[in-house]
Amino acid sequence: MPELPEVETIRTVIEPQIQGQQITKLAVRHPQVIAYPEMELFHDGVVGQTITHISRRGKFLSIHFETKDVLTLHLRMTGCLLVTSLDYPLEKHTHLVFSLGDQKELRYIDPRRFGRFWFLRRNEKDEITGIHKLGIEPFDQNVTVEYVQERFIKRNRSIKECLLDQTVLTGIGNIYADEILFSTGICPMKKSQALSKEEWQRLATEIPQVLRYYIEKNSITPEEYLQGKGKDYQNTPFLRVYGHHDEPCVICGTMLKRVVIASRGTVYCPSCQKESGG
DNA sequence: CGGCCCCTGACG
DNA sequence: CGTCAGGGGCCG
Repeated sequence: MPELPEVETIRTVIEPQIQGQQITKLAVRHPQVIAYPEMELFHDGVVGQTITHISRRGKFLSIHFETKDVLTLHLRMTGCLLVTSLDYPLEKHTHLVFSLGDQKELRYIDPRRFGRFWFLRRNEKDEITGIHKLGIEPFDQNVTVEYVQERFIKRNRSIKECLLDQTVLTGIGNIYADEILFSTGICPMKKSQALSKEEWQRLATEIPQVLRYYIEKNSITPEEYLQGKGKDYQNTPFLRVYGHHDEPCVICGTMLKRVVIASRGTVYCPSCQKESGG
């Protein structure tokens, strides 16, 4: 489920709770979430490691160890991380349990089991997680009108599809693609080559701003996070189009419309986001 | 590119 | 019961 803002929240909440902790034990309850068949390599690689920090790249998280070895993960649709006490009831679909030195556990829960974990040694070149294929972060200084225009324009591709391309900008998923397009007043079906210079400029400006706004709206305490079992996102009430089809547009009151683009549900305002506009 | 796959749960 | 879901990889 999570896109960049939610993954950033998870990083912010989890990091201080596991920083400096040693992984004393690992229970693999469902090996499918480990991205390769050599279970022993994963298990033995992780156990005994001491955590220094967590970093985020797009929708990936990396748990770094003192040895400089790294545990990288992607939550995909339904993955979530929880730090719990030992006696906290085991959630259904808990696949990995990392025992930490301070009588706590880091748990990975994922009903659909689409999420994946990789363990990489410090000198191992990462060519397996997919991080090497990612484009730049939306907050990168290089997100300029020139960059987005040059890299996003693909013949016969709608701008909505372009925004979902992780090899150009990383971290935008279906929700925030719709929110960004609403903020810029661009119709999601509009072909990338038909966008005006002004529209590209609005995209370059709005992409980091919209994502930052939803990261802020998502701030949560560790207690609240655990209460929501890592699944409640505080920023959902602030979404303006996603999930609001057949409701009036907050700007103009026109009924928001739902269409399917590249087999992804897409919500937009037919009045604020006209295909002919620019 | 589209289409299919990986899965479970929520909802109509 | 069928359909859909905020993800991405792979295959032809």
